This record gives sequence, C-alpha cells and structure tokens, in this order.
Amino acid sequence: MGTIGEEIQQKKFISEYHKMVMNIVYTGNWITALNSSHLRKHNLSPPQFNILRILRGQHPKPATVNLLIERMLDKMSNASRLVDRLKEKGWVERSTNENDRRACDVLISKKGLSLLKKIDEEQEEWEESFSGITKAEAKELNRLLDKLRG
Amino acid sequence: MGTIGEEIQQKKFISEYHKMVMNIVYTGNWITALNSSHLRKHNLSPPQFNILRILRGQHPKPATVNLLIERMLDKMSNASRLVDRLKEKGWVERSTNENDRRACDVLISKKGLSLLKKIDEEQEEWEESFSGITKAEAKELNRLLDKLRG
DNA sequence: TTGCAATATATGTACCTACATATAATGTAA
DNA sequence: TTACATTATATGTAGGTACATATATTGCAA
Repeated sequence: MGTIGEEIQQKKFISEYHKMVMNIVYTGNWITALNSSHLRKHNLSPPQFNILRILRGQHPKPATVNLLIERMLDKMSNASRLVDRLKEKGWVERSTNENDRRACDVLISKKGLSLLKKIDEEQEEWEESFSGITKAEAKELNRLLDKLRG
Repeated sequence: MGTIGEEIQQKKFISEYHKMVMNIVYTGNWITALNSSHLRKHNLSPPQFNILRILRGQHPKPATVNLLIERMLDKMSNASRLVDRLKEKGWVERSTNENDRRACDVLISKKGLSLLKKIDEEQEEWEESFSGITKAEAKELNRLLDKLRG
C-alpha cells in the first residue's frame, strides 16, 4: 500500500483533481471490498446488510420498499430483488400493506435482528481499525468530501 | 446535496471513523455514477474505459491480459471478458502471443485511439468541475486517503 | 362514475463484480 | 523424456448495478 500513484501504476496524473477523483473512487472500492469479505462470512452482501440496518431502525414498525429506496439514495433501486434474497434467508418478512395494496411492508425478523447484533461488534472493530489517521483528520476528510459533493 | 448525514438520513453515526468510511464509499459511488453516465454516451463502461487507457499507455506495443489485471489492481480479474466486449465493438484487437502461446496480445485499434481522444476533453472538463474545493484541499484529500490505506 | 395520471413494486436486459474452477501451454525436476 | 507444478486465460455461478418497461392500485378531475 502506498500513494494512489503507486497503486495504479500511473505516473502522470493530469491534475491534482484527477488524482483526487481516482483516489476517492479507488479508496471507496478498497473499503467496500474489505467490508464485503467480512460480511461474506455471514452470507450477507453489503447492500443486503444496509437494508437490514434500515429495517432495524424502523423496528418494530415495518418499512415499505419505497422507504428502502429513499434511504439507499443514489442506488437506482433493485430493493425489491434485495428483499427477495433476504426473505429467502429468513431475515425479513414481507406482506401487503393494509392501507395501500400497491405497497408492501417489510419487517426484519427475530433471526435478522440477532444476525445484526452479532455483526455489529465486528463492524465497529474494523471501522476503528482505520485509526491510522487521527479523529481530527477523519473530521477534515468528512468536511472535504461533503464540500466536494457541493 | 449536503453532509453525508443528510444524504443517507442517518442521524447518529457511531463514530467519526464510521462517518468517514460511509462518506468515502458514498462519494466514490457518487463519482462513479456521474462518470458512468458520461461514458454511456459513447457506449463505454468505466472499466472498459480504464482498459482502453491502459492499452493506450502501451501503444504501439500490445498488452497481455495479465498486464491489464495487474494495472486494474484490486479487481479480481474479469479482464478477459472486458476485452471480449471491447473487441466486439472494434476498439481492440486480440491475438495469440508468439513467444508464449498461453498468453494473448491485446492492442488498441485506430478506432479505439480516436474514441479515447474524443473522450479525453470531456473527462478533463468534468474533473475540473470539482473545483468547488481548492487545489490545496485536493492535495490534502489525497494525503489523507493515502494515509488511510496505510 | 369513469377515465387517466400518478404511484408502488416487479421484471427484463446488459453490464459489472468476486470467487471457484477448467483448459491449455510452459517450465522443471526426476 | 515424462510427470507435475505453475502460469495465462477462459468460463460458470451468484450476486450487484442502471435503465427501461410492465403491472396493479390509487387518487383525482371531468
């Protein structure tokens, strides 16, 4: 591991902005891959994990697929298919919404809740593992990224 | 657009590190989606674009699939299939390597080179569009991300 | 009330990924 | 030379994505 230039073996970045863009995308993918390999042990993908956390936030109320889509934000939604897979594994239940029969209620199951509880500790641990940079630096990173997105 | 907390409607991040991790992944995906929609006009995906740029770096020498894998780095390689698609569109040529008949030489075509030339200007333009943050800030971002990956 | 726009979800397609495994050519040790 | 490990690439599977489109229900205006 080293600078972004070494990583992708590109010596001449056109500009500091170009380098920054590559660096953010590269680091994001790097983090996602790490996280992904952690979650795989539980037979869970990152987006599936994300949905389970949203559902836990709603529990004991159900969430509609539409709410999941909103919270996942920039993802053009395939929430419907993700819920399918979570249901197959018994981590959520899905039923037609009583008041609006177009909608469906998605509820995290007891099994799903205990899965999340188990994963929580691991997640916290590996997030803390990024403490090679200080808390102040993390804060500065957050400020810059927020500013970048305008 | 706003802070990462607003974006994903999550009020309580466990820690500054957690927020940072989410922010990097989120921003990376945001950039990739933007870029992807630019490239789509040319019937090109981001990884395909990436490969074409690597091939241009080698031109007029060919690159083996193995070299492509190395340069793409953290991707577990499906370079083989990506080259397939680029070949179908006439942007690269593939032939068996003379010295090692397991390997194959991939060469960017004239058509591929002129495609890249056309895209170059657009790319530079949209990368400069991130100039809401200063060059010094971009540099600081790069430093922090490099440090993060250890 | 009836007809139509809007909404909630589902589905089809084409691309992407990781991981496991297959195939073919090469290098090498016995 | 022959058998076997290694290497370069290809392929199968299961998951992910964006975008377009289909279906069913609802809301609302004429």
